[in-house]
This record gives sequence, structure tokens and C-alpha cells, in this order.
Amino acid sequence: MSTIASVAALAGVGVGTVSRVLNDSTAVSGSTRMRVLEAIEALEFEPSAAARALSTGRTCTVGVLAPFFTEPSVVERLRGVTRRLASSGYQVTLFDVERPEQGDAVFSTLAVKGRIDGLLVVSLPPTGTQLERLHGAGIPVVLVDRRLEGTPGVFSDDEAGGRLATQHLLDLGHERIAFVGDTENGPFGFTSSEARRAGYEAALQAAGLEPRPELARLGPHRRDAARAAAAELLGLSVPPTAVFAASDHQALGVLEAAAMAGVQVPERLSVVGFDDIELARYCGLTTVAQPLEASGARGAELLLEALAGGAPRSHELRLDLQVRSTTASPAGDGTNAVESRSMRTRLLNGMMREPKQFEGER
Amino acid sequence: MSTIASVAALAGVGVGTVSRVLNDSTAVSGSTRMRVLEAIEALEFEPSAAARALSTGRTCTVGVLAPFFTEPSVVERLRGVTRRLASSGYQVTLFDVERPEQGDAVFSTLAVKGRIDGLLVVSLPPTGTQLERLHGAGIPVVLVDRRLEGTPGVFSDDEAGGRLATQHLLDLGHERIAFVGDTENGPFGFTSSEARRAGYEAALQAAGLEPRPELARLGPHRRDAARAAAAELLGLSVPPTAVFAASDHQALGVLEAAAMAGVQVPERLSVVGFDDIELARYCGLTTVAQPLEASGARGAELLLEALAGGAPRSHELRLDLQVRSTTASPAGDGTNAVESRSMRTRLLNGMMREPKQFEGER
DNA sequence: TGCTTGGATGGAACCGCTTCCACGGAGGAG
DNA sequence: CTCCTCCGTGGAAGCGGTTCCATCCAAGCA
Repeated sequence: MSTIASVAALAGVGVGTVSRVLNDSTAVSGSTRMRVLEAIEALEFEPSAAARALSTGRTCTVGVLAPFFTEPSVVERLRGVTRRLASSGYQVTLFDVERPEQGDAVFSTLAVKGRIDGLLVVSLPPTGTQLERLHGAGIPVVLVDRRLEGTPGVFSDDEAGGRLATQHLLDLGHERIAFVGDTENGPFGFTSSEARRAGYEAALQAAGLEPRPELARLGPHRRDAARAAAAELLGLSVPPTAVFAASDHQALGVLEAAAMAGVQVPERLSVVGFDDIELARYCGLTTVAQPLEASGARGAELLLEALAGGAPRSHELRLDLQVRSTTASPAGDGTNAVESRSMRTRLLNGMMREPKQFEGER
Repeated sequence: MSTIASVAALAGVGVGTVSRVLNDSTAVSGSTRMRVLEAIEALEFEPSAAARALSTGRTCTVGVLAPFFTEPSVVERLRGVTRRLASSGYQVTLFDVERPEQGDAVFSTLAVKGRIDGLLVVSLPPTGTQLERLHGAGIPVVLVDRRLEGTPGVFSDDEAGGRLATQHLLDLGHERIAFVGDTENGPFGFTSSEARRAGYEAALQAAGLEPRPELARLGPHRRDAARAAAAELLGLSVPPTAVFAASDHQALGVLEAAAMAGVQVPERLSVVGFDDIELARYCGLTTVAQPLEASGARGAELLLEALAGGAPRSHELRLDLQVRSTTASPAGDGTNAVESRSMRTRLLNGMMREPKQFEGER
């Protein structure tokens, strides 16, 4: 491959001039510029990103660190990130954290110097030391789906979301409301389930109901675990009439358990999820929606601002209750009851009503 | 940040020695190595990837060019890529092509020199010129979901898949089988729909049936377009009893149309898709499955081999018919009829039966 | 004892770009 | 006409590594 020197030689100019043409920094006379451009064309010259990065100290790349495929919601966030970054001149390097142990290791060994200019961390909790290292390397960090004092981020109020979901069930007349969520202090260090549960308990107490320990089931963030937990709940002598799951993922497990136990939803059991992943829309799951794609886009935007030298800022996302067809008043009541529909109807209604489409257009 | 020179100074050795310790290339005496390591520790030294890349000519990064979010299947492929690459020492840089126009532009302006060592192209059709440019830059390319003479790739036999799907419908006793697929020569240059249609026609002809033009509907690769096409088909004086859609995405559109027209699936209409995206599993869609994640992993593997200097190889993926609950014999026949089940049952059966889970474990 | 050999080490050259500094020449002001 | 600007330009210095070559020293051998 040709270098800037060969271009300079062919055009009969100095390397400085070629560089100036490439970056149109200072004025270069029209005729010179033309000659240089012709030489570039003739040699099919393409500047080396590595050399440029070394020289300027900027890589024009941002890193995105996330447990991408453990959670469909993260993919939606990533979409927001790439959309926002597409027009920014920055490229994206992915750091996928697949297993929790990895999380820490990746963080600590993350080779960033000379590789990325900024880092977006999705859902994972960086430690102070790690943040300091990045800060020391002059790499701004923005958190997505994580609130941390002193670090800019995009987050939502999980506790408020928990209250929102629970209040919806209370408003429908439910009193025995169960919770299915993550084991707390899990390997990845996610805390959203915990906060959502706090909101759940707060809403119950505000309504004069005492949270009952036997109605709160915590387990690994897997659908089968949620299904098992829900099965236990349905097997209680006085089973709950509603379940608030800490994520849509787990809510699907609850729906499975209900189906297996022959418990009709929403007639005999109401289910509320959290996140509003694509599947929730298809399944007609009532859920607390957070703008996933927008969170990624907003995070990217904050990072770009920081990269441009702006002051670090944070952003709180709005949560919205999306009432679909898995919630209704407790059996026998009839208030607000949603007619029982086949899943297919539900599915199709969902698909046709929701303006947001997961799959785009070719 | 500290440099290799400061480390050398602190350890009282030359820069060469520090470099040797970093790369444990040639032997360094135990005591020297120790001193260097201590200095590295003390200074929190981290080598600059840019400098290293410039010096060695290798970036330890591979690029992945794909229309990621236009198609859920691509995300599954990406997962395979990152899984395979995780342990390889290579990082991943994403080049997302969101709009077709972009495709060409991205390809042509793709700044790769000094940025990536190899490129994985998913679904998109690179032109000869573009491949030559990459080849000239010494960057191996591997295609995923694309077959191209002279370029290594991972692909499946779309035509055979089309035959497979159609044969399944023929075996069930269908004769009026429609096809819903992509407009040919579309903006992205995808050709899989065309090949699948060819397989569809071949299967019909092999069964002694002449493909009927009015039963083949081509349109943009969007669900609403597929829905409209299916609606037209169902409105024919003699409507088809089965539809083969060129992708699951479009098959879902067909299901929508059937629901809107009050046509029961599979009793009055059988539907077969293609790809086996996650949603297909949830909806009980009969489909031609291709191992999406494996295709990405295999592509990554081929690229790694090429990067290691191996001879370029290609790999053909096996296609499998996944019979679920959207296909049955034509009405009145009864052979092989699948009992009509609610969508929820279908959904849950699908979820519980399929070993493959989209969402992993935390 | 003197010479060879080879392992450990220091350091210069180089990777390809940006940037700064110095310089030449044209044009304007006095 | 002379001097001063200022624009356009060439080229060297550096960015921070790797690598090769020269050097040094100790051990082995005659």
C-alpha cells in the first residue's frame, strides 16, 4: 500500500501538504490540492488509521461494554448506540461480556489506550478503581442503565417503575400481589431487580398492605427459574391473583407456569413485566416500558458531548406503563376485565397496534 | 500516561528489554523481567494499541459489516461471531449498514487500513472492486450468508431450502401453494428470496404442478408488505391453501393477514417461513431453520484461519425443516392435521420444547 | 591463558501520519 | 523602491511501540 510520502513524491509536493489536503486544515492552493488529489486517486492511497491515531492521540472509536446477548434488551440499546454514532464519525468496538467472571476481568484488562476514545458501559457496574484507570487514561465513560454518583449516565427510576407496576395491579383491585425477581447481589451486580422490588413493596405499603415474604420469590435471571418460582406461587394454598416480574424475561416464565398449571391469564392471574422488550409487544404483556433504543442513543450522545469536551451530564428516562392484555381485575370482579382472547389474536393485535417495529425495512 | 521509555528508565533497562518482557519474545533474565514488571505495575503502564498497530502492522481487530438491525437474524449471527472471537484475542468493530445507499458508500469508504486485520461481511454483496481493494490492503474477507465465487464464505443452499419447505406442503397434500417474497434486485442486493423462490418452483414442477404467477407475490421485505400480499392472495376467487414465505419476517405478515381475514391457521391456511428466528419459535411457525448463530461462529472461524495464514475455505450450512404448528393438511382432509390450539398454548409449547433459548443466563 | 560462542541487553531505526517551524515569494503600504 | 505581511509550502520532529543489530560478558574449550 502507498503511504503519504509516495503520494507527496508523485504530486511533487511535501508530505505536510498532502496531510493538509487530507485534513483540509489550512489553506492549500487550488492547483496544488488538485495535483495531490490526483496522486491519491492514482495510488489508491488510504491513510493508515493506526498512524493517525498514534500521531493525533485520537482513535475515532468508542467502545461499548455490555452483556449483549444475555439480555435482549441490551441489543435494543446497542441499536440506539449505533444509530446515534453512525453520523458522528466514530466507530464502535464491541466488548461483549458473556459470563459474570468475565465482567471483572474484561474491565480490568480492557486494553483501551490507543484503541478507544470513550467508553459506553451498559448495565454493568464498574468499580471505582476501574473508573479511575479509565479516567487516568483520559477516557470518558458514560453509563447506560446504571446510576452511579459522579459518573454521567442514562438511567431510569427502577423503584418508581416498581411502584407503577404494582399500583396498576392495586388499582385493578388485586391484593395478593406476588413478586418474581433476581437473586440480589447476583454475579453481574445488576441492581435493577432490587430497586423494582423496593418500589413494589413501597406501593403495597402505601396501599396499607404489608408485603408478604412468601409472595416474593428471587432466583437467577432465567426464564426457567422464574417459571419454577411462579409454579410455587400458584401452588400456595392461597395463591396470588397477580404477579409483578422484575423483567419481561421473567414475566414470560410466569406466563409459562400459568399455562402449565392451567391458570388463565388475565382471568385468574394478572402478570406485569418490566422493560418492554420486543417479545412483550408480541405477547401482549402488560409491562413497564423504558425506551431501550433511546437509552442507547442518549448514552451515545452524552459520550459524544464528553468527547467534545463538554461537561459530563446525566439523563433520566421516563418510564411508562404499557397496559396490554395480561392484566385485569381479579376473577369474579369484572371491573375492567379484558375479554379473553386467543394468544394469536393478542399477538396480532399487538403487532398491528404498536407503531414500533423491531424489524426494520430492507 | 506512562510510556515504554518511562518504564525502561524506572527499571534501569533499555526500551527493547521492556518490549521483550511485554511480548515475552526472547529470553529475558529472571531478575530483569522482575524489575520491569515492577516498574510496569508502579507506573500503571498500558501499552498503546495504536503504537503497537503502527509498528507491527496488525491491529488485532476484525470488522463486521452487516445490516444489523434491519433483520433480527443478523443479530443472532453477530452473537455467533462474538462468541467465537471472544477467546481469540481479536476485538470486534461494528460497521452497521442501516440503509441500502449506505451499503455501497460504507463499502467504498470503509476505512480499514490500520484499523482492522480482517473483515466479515454479513448478508451484503460486495462488488469485485471492493473486494479487490480489500485484497490489495491485505485484508482477508469472509462472507456470511452469501455465496460468491472466489471468496470464502458461510452459506446455505437457499434453493434447496425452498424445495424443502414446498415439499413439506406438497406432502401434506397442498396443491395451491403461494409464495410471498422480496422484490428481486432490491436495494441491498439480497438474493436469498430469489433462490428460495426458485426452489419453490422446482419443487412444484417436480410434483407435476405448474407454478402460477398469480400465486407468487413479491414486495419489499417488510411485514406490512407481506401482509398486504397475503391479503390479496386470500381474496382470490380460489385462494391458496398454503403459503411459503421467503423469511419468517414475512411469514409473520402472512399470519397477520390470515388473522385479519378470519382464516384459521393451520386449518384453512398453512404457512411456512424461512430462517428460524427467535420469534418463529415462540409463534410455533413451521420454518426452514438455518443455524444462525453457528453461521456467525463459523464465519469468524474461517476468518481466523485466513488471518493465521491458512488457505481460504468455505462452508455450507445444513438446512432443516422445523415443523411446528402453522402447517397441516388442507381443510377437510384430516391427514396429519394438527389440533387447533390457542396461540398461548402454541407459544408455551414452543418455548418449553425448544432447547435453544434466545435469552441466556445472567 | 586466550579465544570462541552464545545469551542478555541497549539503542537506533522504523512504522506512517500530524504539526510546528522556518522559509520564500508576492502583494500592499509607506 | 524598500520593507513588512502573510499565504503557501517543505520538511523535521515526534507520537509509542517493535525489531534488528551491535555490544558486552561469562562460560566453555583448546
